[in-house]
Amino acid sequence: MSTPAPEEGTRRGRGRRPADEVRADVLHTVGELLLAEGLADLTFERIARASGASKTTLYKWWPSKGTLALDAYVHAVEPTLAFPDTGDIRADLLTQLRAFVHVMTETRGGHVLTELIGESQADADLAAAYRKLYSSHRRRLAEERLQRAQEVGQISASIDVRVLIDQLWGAVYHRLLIPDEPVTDDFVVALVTNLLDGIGPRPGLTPAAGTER
Amino acid sequence: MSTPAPEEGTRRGRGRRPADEVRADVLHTVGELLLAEGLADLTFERIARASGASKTTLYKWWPSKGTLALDAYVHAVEPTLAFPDTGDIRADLLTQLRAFVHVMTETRGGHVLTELIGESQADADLAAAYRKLYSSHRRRLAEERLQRAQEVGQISASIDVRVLIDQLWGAVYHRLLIPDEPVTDDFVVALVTNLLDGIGPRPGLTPAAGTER
Amino acid sequence: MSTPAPEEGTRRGRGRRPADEVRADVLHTVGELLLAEGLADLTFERIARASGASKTTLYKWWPSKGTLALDAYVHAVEPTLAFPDTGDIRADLLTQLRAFVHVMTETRGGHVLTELIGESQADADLAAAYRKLYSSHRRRLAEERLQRAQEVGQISASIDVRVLIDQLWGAVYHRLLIPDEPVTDDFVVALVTNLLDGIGPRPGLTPAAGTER
Amino acid sequence: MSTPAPEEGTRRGRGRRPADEVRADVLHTVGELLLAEGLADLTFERIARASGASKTTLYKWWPSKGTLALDAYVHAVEPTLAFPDTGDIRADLLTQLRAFVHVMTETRGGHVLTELIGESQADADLAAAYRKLYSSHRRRLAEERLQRAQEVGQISASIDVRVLIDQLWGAVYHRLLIPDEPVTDDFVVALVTNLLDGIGPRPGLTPAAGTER
DNA sequence: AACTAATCGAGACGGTACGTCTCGTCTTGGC
DNA sequence: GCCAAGACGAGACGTACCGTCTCGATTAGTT
Repeated sequence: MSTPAPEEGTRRGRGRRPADEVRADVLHTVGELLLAEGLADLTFERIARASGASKTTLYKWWPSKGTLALDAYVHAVEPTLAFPDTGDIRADLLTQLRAFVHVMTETRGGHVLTELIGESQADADLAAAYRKLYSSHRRRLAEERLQRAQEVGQISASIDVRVLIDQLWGAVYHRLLIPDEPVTDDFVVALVTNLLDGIGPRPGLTPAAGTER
Repeated sequence: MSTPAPEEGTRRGRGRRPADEVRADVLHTVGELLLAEGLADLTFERIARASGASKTTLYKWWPSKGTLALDAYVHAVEPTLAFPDTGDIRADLLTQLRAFVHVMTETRGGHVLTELIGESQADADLAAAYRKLYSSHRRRLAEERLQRAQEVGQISASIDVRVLIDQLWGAVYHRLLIPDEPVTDDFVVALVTNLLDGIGPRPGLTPAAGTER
Repeated sequence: MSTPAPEEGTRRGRGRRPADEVRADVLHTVGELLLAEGLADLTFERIARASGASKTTLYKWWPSKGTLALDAYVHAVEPTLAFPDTGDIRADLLTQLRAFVHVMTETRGGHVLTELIGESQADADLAAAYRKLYSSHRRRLAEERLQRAQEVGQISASIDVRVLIDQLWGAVYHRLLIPDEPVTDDFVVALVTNLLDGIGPRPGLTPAAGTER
Repeated sequence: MSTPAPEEGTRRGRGRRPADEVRADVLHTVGELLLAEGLADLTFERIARASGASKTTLYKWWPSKGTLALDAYVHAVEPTLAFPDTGDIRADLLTQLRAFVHVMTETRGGHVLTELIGESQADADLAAAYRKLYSSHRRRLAEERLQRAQEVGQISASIDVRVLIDQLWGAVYHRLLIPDEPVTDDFVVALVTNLLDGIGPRPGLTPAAGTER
């Protein structure tokens, strides 16, 4: 009989619980709070109350509410956006950008993500974690796809493909974070067209002109 | 004889002061606090102590610390970036973007601005004020310059020039807000080149070769 | 109509309340908590919850829970023990000591007082307040009565009456604070008798002996 | 060789140690902490860190920090005050009281003792342990000496000598615990004189005079 | 000599209180 | 009337300690 007899009741007591169990509880709770109320109303105090974990434990693992929220977002909320490769870079960029825009504008996770970016402006820990856990990974996926397009000649060899990421996804983030203009499908199409074709007057279409350079 | 002599020091007492004087004191104080410590450590409480205004007065004029900070930023900090028009859109975009990047990366005001954008993700009042006082104005200036370029044929007529703003300045904001990659001069040059020339293989320049390499 | 219409409910809001009203609420609440549960279980947190005052307010006025408890004890609990003067110092001491012992052993205030003395061993603020608000006052009353007895020849002129206070009330406190022996009426009687008559062999009763000096 | 070489340092590891060794370490550590910082800043947490024992072990042997502190005080700090017997009770009381006062006012152990008495007002375990380990023992020593004085006629047979202990040592504790008045040598002398000789007018010495002055 | 059972250290856990800070509301008392 | 000064209720902050517990490592008694 290695099991100690639990004399009276199933009272859990205050002692230690397995760390993984606690972590899972916390991340699940924070995920729900984030989707329900956003990052602004999230506090360590409420997380502790709602998750059953103590503040001590929360502070032990996460340096700020932002890093905790990011952790919960990545583990519980984030839909992993696949990056297609059909061989046609124009079509694949459109597909991926449309999927990204859909998540950011039609799901509650989109607002959480912009709040995390906002919070990271004042929280260096969060900024570092965000880059490590999220953005650099996404950036690398895009970079790899663009490099393959470059290798097969769909993108000029002289181009630094990393800049394209800022001119495509970065442009979308710009309209999400500073919403002077809406994020429409026309906008997404224009992003890709402008870059692939250029915005100068069509060379060959106006043979006599040749304004540039 | 029981009245304490008020002659020592500039101790102001509690009576009413002209509204404009108070406003000016507050905005000046907040401007200094912003540059010295950023938006994160700014509070109504500290502003009241440092400026001599009472919290009552602050709440009467500004709904949140973000809107107050923005007000101070616009009135006291922001260097107004002129938008050049030499007739050459490529050169003018480079000039403007370089000036913008300089302010954002080399002055302390740059960090304040990204903090304001961050704060606005959780403060609807600030988001609205930011668009009204700052971004829509800047956007219109750029839009007008781009439209003039379009009218003289430097930009194809089929282009929605508002999208270009997101692909130029928006791309810079992207690297400022999510600093996976640095904001270099090469980056700025690439932004303009990519858009004006397009990133696809150069059509017509190498008729026999086809795709590069 | 100077009265603002209280639109919905009688919700008090969060604004300022008159200081005296708050103080009275707090002292009343602490008085009840003290008598019900003693000083050990008293915390600022519970006082704030029970009294409706905020912790900020409590810390503004009282440096520690001990000083607050003492304040409440003096204002709300302490029965002022009169000091009789019938002309007979032996009888008056007995009367006063018996009243004192009654309060300390038969009422709940007695335990509060010993807890306050205990707490004051580790709280210099409380120790100072205790002397200022309580013990030095009580001491002076006793001292005055004893001096009058000295002036009418009931106590020898060579005696420092302040020492007597320690040998009477101090002896009682000793049995209250370190309860090896009970505080009985016989004990009280013996305190007075021992001092007034001395404990040496009775001079005059054994004319031939004269052991001492 | 996966076993780490244990030769460097005296790093103990986590295995079981002899109980007596652990107890001695703990009591030694607590004794030092007590003298250095007093009882107020003593916690189980710090004792565990400083002594190398785990909290589990501490809680197994001592129910509260007070009882542990008392244990350490008695075993490590307390100078055993001898009780002299020269045959002259007046001289012996003075000797013992002076030695006692010296320890209480001139050594750091004095403050520890008053803190222990203070703590015992809110800790029944400590109060019981204090009586058992310390005060009742000291009381018995004094009682025995006083009884011998009574047997040889230096103290009247009708006196309950236990009361004298409260009127001598208790009076000193009173001034230590509630320091309205200082504990001077005059005070100590007066304690003994007042009791042995009484404080009333000297009977038989000035038969014609009556009351003084 | 190997095995078992106890007991140790280390320290995470759920709680609770600490003392401080800021929020947004409200009262008081000059001006 | 409007203002400063700042007290107020509310509640989050990050830390410390409480007393309970899990986990391995080590050792003392049994086999």
